[in-house]
Amino acid sequence: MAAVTLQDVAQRAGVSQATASRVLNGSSRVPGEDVADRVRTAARELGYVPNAQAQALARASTGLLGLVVHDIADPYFSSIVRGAQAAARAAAKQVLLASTDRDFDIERESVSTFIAHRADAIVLAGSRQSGHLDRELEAEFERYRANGGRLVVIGQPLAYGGAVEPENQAAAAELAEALMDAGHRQFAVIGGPGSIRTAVDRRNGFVEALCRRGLSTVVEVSGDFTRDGGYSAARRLAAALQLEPGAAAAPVCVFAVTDVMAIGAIAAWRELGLQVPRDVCIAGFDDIPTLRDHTPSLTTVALPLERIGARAVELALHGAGDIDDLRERVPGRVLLRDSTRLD
Amino acid sequence: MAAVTLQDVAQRAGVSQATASRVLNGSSRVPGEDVADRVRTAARELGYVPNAQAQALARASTGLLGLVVHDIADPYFSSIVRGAQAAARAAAKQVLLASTDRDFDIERESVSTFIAHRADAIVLAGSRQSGHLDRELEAEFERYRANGGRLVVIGQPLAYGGAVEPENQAAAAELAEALMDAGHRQFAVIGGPGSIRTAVDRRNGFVEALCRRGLSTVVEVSGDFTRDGGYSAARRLAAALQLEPGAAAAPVCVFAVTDVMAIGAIAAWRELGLQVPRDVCIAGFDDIPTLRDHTPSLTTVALPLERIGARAVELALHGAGDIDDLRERVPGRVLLRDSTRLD
DNA sequence: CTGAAAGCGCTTACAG
DNA sequence: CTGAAAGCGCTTACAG
Repeated sequence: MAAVTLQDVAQRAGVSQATASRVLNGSSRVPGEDVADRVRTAARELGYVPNAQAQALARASTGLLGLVVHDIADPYFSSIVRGAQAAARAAAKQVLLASTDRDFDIERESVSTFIAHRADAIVLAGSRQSGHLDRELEAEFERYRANGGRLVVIGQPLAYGGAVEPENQAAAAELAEALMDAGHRQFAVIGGPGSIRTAVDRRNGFVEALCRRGLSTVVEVSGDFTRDGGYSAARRLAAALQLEPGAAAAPVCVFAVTDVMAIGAIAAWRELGLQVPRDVCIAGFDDIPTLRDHTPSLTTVALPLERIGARAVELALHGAGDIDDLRERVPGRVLLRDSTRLD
Repeated sequence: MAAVTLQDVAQRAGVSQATASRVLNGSSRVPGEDVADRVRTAARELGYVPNAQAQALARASTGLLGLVVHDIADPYFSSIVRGAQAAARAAAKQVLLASTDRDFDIERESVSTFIAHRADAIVLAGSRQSGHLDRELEAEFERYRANGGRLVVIGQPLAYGGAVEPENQAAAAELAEALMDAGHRQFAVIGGPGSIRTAVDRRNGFVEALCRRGLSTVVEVSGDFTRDGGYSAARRLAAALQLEPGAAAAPVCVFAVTDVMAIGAIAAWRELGLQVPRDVCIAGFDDIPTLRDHTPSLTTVALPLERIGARAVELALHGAGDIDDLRERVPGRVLLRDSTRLD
């Protein structure tokens, strides 16, 4: 990668390397217009491209932003990344992306690499067990932070670093309220893995809201945080409730903790001949764009995913201030639609 | 970012910097076990993390892979990125991601930055006008390549660089064949922007296959490469064909060049009271995961998106050989489903 | 096997 | 305003 160097440019322009550096980058010490012109011309003619690695080494900052997500192909995360990417561009930062497949080793490894690359900030999207990182990761972050690195989490806050928190619990509670207001009285839940905080929060918010009005769930099942997880959980649920086509007087209303799981559930029920919302109702969470045209339209909670991603990056980059104090809560918005319609 | 340095480690271990460097990285010159142990211990105790920037400067390579996509929130691209990410990890490379919103200036800017960061390779996903980059981009790539940078495009090949080509045209033709075999005789097309090669190829492949059997499209409309583009195009199509609920003896079969557009089209028709496949049939392209449970199930062409992303990275990283010769074609697979069912 | 030293390509006090 | 020089943190021939 033997490219044109600053030295080459300086030589051709007949100035020192220092001068060339000053005109080519926004230094406060501005050389005379004539000299500057010569340098710019030389740079253009030679096709000079500054070596960001060398700049990073000489300066304090790399202009890199590390972004860790569980699964980039999951629309939840890709929306977050889209927002993060836009905010990074606005701040002239480059995004280093890691998609971990929810593997903790890969996650740790990715973070290490980001630190090795001296990313100016790291954004961690996707919640983990009870807000705790494992020891090694924690130790790395400790040093990272000591060296001026900034950390922002999307989800529940860690012991240090900023956080953008979707109000999963509160929003799930609102959803429950809305459903009860709509006349529902029988509820069930399709939850996610107990190790995923987001899943737990949503489930808890929903169930507690029911409790407050003296109701409780008829049954709860859970599965992976995926379409297939929703599918298999829904089969178990159907068996547990002995759901049958056309049999229900008042359909049970099921809350699946993500839209993607809800879609899997509907698919499972369809195979059993069950219709939504006639035989069973369902609500999801996330308001995934590609699912907005689903039939029946899915009752869900909209989270401003792109804005969440963008805010996380802004907090991470917003130079001044103690980052540990940067906590932002983002509310969800309940969308009542056909999948929970009572005739 | 004043972190622990190699020098610190060397000092603590009582060896030279060179020795420390050799034990901490897989050098061929392996120091004695005792010395090595001392160094490793010192590194661990100090929490040493190598500075990738400095390493990149000293070595020839940065370990960075630049990946450019049109829109990371589009499931088409996020699937590609997932595959690319996995392949990059397998090769111990870090992914630098840019999502350009289909803006050519942003794209050019992103590529420049990747080059500035001395990415070892760049993968460009998402086709552009007639296989030509604009002059500036082209000139940059020229130099990039001259300096040992490797370029791989997903889509139609450029004048240089490797390419992974989804066989859009051939697959669209197969789709047309399959639909004709299924008994369809009346066809229409919802195309994409004329500037997007992928859209054009799919449209052409489909229409030419019809021609070969003496058929032609009743009407063609086009729109943006998005859900809304499909939606509005579908409204125009409905007007042009004077589609009415329950009126059609044999429904027209519409080919939308992407699944996402097809979904928008179905939504538009639904609002007009038109049912799929009773009043109008539709087929898409891409086999987007979140749409697999759509009702009615969508006839489409499956493209192994993750594999495409992974292969692009593999070609880009596969050190030896002239990269310009690396061309790989990836076939699609036709999936006939309910949305084109004839009763 | 180990070390002293040059070099990777920039930036930035420090002088002039 | 401009330049010589040190320094950012590593790697790697070149000697020993």
